Amino acid sequence: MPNPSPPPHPCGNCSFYTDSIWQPVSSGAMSTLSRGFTRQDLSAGQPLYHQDDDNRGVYCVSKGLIALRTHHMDGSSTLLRLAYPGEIIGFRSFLEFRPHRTEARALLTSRVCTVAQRDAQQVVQTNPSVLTRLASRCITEIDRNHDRIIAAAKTPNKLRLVGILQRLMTAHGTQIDNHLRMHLPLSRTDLADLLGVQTETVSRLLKRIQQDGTFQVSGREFQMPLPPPTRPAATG
Amino acid sequence: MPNPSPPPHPCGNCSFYTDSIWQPVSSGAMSTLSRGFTRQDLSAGQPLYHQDDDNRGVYCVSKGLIALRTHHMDGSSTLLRLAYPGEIIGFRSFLEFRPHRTEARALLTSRVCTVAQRDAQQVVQTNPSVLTRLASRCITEIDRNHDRIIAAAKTPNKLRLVGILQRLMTAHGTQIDNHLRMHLPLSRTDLADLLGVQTETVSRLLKRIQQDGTFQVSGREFQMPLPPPTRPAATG
DNA sequence: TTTTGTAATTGACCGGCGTCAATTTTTCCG
DNA sequence: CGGAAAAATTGACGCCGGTCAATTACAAAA
Repeated sequence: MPNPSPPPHPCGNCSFYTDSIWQPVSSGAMSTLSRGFTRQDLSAGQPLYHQDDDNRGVYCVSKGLIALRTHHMDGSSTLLRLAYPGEIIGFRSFLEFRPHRTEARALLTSRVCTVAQRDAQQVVQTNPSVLTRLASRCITEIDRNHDRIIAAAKTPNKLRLVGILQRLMTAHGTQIDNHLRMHLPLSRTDLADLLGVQTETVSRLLKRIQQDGTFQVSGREFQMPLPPPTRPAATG
Repeated sequence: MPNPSPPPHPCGNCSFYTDSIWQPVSSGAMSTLSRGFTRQDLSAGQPLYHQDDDNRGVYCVSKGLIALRTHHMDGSSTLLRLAYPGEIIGFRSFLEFRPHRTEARALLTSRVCTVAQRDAQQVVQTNPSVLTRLASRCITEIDRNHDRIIAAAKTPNKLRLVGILQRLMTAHGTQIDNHLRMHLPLSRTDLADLLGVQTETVSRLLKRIQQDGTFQVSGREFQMPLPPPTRPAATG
């Protein structure tokens, strides 16, 4: 029989109900989820977990922006992923029963929903469809990494930077007149760790981008002309 | 009940029985697998499937070397993965019911084992442990891509090239005296598509690598000193 | 063998980026 | 406010790699 509207849930506006790996699920698993479910609010800069931490569950970004970063032995680091609202993080260590290979840290005031490891494992083992959807997220991640590898080989750094900024603007910018304005949540170092270049290069790239008229840049304040109302496509 | 030794199987020496995503599996699924199972031998240069082809199953590299490559609109291409014996390919399009995003082509005389799509789907849907192992392969792929992204950002091209060659030598080289010798199955263009550089750069990198004494290079014939089998007394 | 097309190498030139250093701007506390 | 620390920018310089062009090596076909 058709489902009535789902009951209210502590996750608030996260994708737990709408675009979730957990839904639909058996009623027994549903109660397990409700039991193991928590949510937390992070202020900008606050870590969700650290590199080499043991997995504690599966996380879903509900609001804000989470950066996944690996630290290298030489002290440098690489920003491997920006997780936007609706995205799942921590699934690698969850599925493999291994420590996190990255640290997760909020770049904006963020909300994260968690299903504790024990409960998540139970649900996954009793509801194969959840595993299917988790695998689907893995493949999305593979595709994104492939895109990034291709872009690193084929796309000039200036264009790659523009792409990153445009995505951030679209997700977290505020519309003013026919412009998008944003306080960039990433430092120049973050951008450098994302592009695989040095901070000085980021400065020069931003200068050139601004001279091209693509953006107005002032410190961490960014503004870009809003393209004519484009319909956001469902597929990424 | 303890398993007796597994029955013989057309896959020959591939990892179907030893390190396989399919094993262990219910006896009903076992017969499904045997039915949908095929193997094929590819000569160097022969394609296994093409970009945008519909998925026809899950493949396992049994012998040889398979290159996964995406072709770009400008006519260039990127070599996204080298699949060595024991590795699974085609799982992305299989799990997502989508066309292949890469072409798969043998670089050496190779043997590939296939489980046809319909049968593989049936087994996956009735044996969640298979899905778990497929997800594990996905995560391995994610980790490798992360390593590649990090290497592209942090490791000089010369060292990246050395790493690629060493892996190829170890897997497909033949030992002569205390050296490893190999006929490189990749063209300079292939190496360039793997590193994200131009063929001329590959030539210059190889020259420098040879001058360093790391390799002897002559056309596609490579030779490298075999690292001494870990022995405590090193210095004379 | 010779021919012919492809692959590979080499050289010249130049732009982009890493590096080091100096300066300016921003941030954060007192 | 003011002052220190951190972040960001700018300049100078050299190397690496892209690009174009020319040459050489190789491999398949006649």
